[in-house]
Amino acid sequence: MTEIEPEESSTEEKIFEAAKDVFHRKGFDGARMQEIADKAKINKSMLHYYYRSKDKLFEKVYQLSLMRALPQIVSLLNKDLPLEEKIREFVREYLSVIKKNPEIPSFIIRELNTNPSRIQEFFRAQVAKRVQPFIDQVSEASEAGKIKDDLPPEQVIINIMSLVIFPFIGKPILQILFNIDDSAFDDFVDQRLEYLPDFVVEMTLKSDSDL
Amino acid sequence: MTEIEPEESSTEEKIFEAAKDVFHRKGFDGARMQEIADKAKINKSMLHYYYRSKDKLFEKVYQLSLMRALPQIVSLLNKDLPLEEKIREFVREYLSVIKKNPEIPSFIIRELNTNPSRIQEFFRAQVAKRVQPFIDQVSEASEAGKIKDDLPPEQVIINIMSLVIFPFIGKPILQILFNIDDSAFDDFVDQRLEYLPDFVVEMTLKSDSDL
DNA sequence: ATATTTTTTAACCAGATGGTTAAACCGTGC
DNA sequence: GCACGGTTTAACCATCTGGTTAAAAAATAT
Repeated sequence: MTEIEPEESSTEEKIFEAAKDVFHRKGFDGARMQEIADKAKINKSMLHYYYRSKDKLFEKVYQLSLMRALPQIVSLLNKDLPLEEKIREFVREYLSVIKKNPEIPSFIIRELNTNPSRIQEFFRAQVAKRVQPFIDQVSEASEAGKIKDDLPPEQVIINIMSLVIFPFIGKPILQILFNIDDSAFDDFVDQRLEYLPDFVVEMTLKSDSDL
Repeated sequence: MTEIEPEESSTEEKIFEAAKDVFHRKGFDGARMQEIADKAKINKSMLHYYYRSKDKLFEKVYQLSLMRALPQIVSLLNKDLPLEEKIREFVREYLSVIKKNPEIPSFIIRELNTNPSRIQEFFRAQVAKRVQPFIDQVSEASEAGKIKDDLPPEQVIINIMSLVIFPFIGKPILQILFNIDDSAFDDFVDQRLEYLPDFVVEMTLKSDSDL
């Protein structure tokens, strides 16, 4: 077997990149194998040669989308940091990572809502257990009375996720309501990167004056 | 013309209800005309008899989904109320309305992300202009220095929308992370209904001590 | 009762879609 | 040169999909 893949992307890679793009934009149901083939400039048969079926190809894309986005973020949640720092870092990290792949949140959530069975299990196995330490830490803080309004962990965590994730999902709404183009949206995200980490901490944890 | 429709729903209504259900769950691309027909227990030809095409049927469903959900909420945004009250009422109203139709946010956002062209225009025409007064009011408050951290209006409004809308979109994630079933999710929403209105106001506007 | 209009059914259709196959192509080692 | 492995192509296939049609059945009017 002769290996050594040089710079130029192989057919397999071209397919994968095209598939990623199409699946991200159209979702599983809306994606067409022919469109992926066209975009990769290869014969449709190659799709099945390298990835046996649409499902299999989708699975690869989905896994990598999750894996490319989440490890950095999630590894952070397992570190031994005080909650306040962890929240701040999480917000910062999430925004930074997703800024480079802004389609990922819509993609993941669309599929999770539209066709849960195909991906639920993978999500459960790969994400859920890694987030658990963070949930535990919030639970402790909650029991110790350190959370604003004494909210339970689910509420705290959903609030954080909402502020961090939603803007990417709601981008089209944002663009309609405020007449902003893609580059203005980037500025919008940069702005969030500046204020949101502290903002979320302040919103979540009791301040000194509350004690 | 003899009218008086009794309890039993007409074919047209049965189709519409079935279509609503299927489109909400699967999205436009994932929905099948045959599935809608089966669910409505009528012949597939009836779909085309009453609504000429899949697109037309979808449009009706989409319009009604938006219209059923939004008028109450949006009319509130045009009232002559102090910003603080308006935010409080908006949060309350949104949660109450969507609680009864929890699939609507995912549905609207999925289509807005997946196939913008089909609905963007309608959304722009029906929603954007009605929200404008609220945006203006926030802008004024922002200029008057009444907004926490002196955030610009886009940031303020997206933050509010995030906290209100995201939990419904992220329901599957929530269910995986916290192992909760549908009824526990309802409790979760009820809990939000209790604390979120005040919470959002406090997060958005400067408190007396900040002045 | 009969004519007319509306609603429903079943059979059908053209095009799209995911997938298969068999042959051609190409690089490498002999 | 030739054989051999992996790679690529074009033609093809079965099924699904949205949509049509013509005739039957029901309802309505005369």
